[in-house]
Amino acid sequence: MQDSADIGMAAAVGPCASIPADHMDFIRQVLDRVGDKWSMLIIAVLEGGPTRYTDLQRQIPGISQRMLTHTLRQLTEDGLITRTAYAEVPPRVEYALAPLGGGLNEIVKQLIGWAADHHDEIRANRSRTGTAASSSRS
Amino acid sequence: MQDSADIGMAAAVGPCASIPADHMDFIRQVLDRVGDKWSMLIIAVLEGGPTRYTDLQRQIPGISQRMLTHTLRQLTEDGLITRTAYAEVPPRVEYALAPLGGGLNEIVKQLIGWAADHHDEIRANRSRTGTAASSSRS
DNA sequence: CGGTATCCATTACGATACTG
DNA sequence: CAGTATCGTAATGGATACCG
Repeated sequence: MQDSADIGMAAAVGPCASIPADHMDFIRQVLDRVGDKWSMLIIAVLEGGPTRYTDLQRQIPGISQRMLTHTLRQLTEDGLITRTAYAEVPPRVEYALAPLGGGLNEIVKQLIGWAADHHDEIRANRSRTGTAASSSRS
Repeated sequence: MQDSADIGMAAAVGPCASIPADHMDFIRQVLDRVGDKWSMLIIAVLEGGPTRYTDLQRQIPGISQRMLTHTLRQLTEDGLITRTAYAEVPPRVEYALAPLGGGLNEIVKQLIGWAADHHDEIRANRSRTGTAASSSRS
């Protein structure tokens, strides 16, 4: 670290590296949809095949009907998943991954894999710094 | 609530895929940290090399000091990024990707690539369904 | 420069109750 | 079964002002 301290130039390392600013917008769009509390979880569960409403609710502990319905609708509107209602009694509705969501699922799987691989490491760091877990929504 | 009468075996999915439920917890932990409004963006920017506070602020349009500081601290506490303060005048602080964050960055890059690739498709779907409730923040 | 502190609006989310 | 409606709370996130 004996490098000369040319503060001005040093910071300008990103001639083209960083994000093109015009990308910022839709990156945020996608992150906003996918990065919410439940979307990725739903997508991950849907990987197991078409699933119906109540099964989703059972497989995702802690989700409320409100959020399940809401997130499901968002994902459907974005074309990430499909909704199929069978006009029978009792009513049956199945949700499945659309092709678009299937592609995203690959990435979600990796993220989940990463999470599984490093969550204890993160927790260790978090407790070392004495982080008050601010993400405690009960 | 016992589902004595199974309406259809077909719905009894879970071939093998769905999430092991014990994973659910830390998946949410990670998603909660990474899935917020700015974390991934910061990580993505940091890929371009060590960056200091004000540069981060300039490269991420729309972020407020409050959120930049807050998110930076969260990421630092989780060990995803490092913070280096140089005791000189004027004060200089540089943030950089930690090894842990570097691994995550690979996934973030893929997510950004996916977003770049499909955002117009998503937008098309979204308008087709007449989605009103969009993320109109900021 | 690199933050912190305070105030404030919006919103996400959960609980509960009700419907087709 | 698969939602919808309404409410209250808590978290998110921005603006502004101040500090080391």
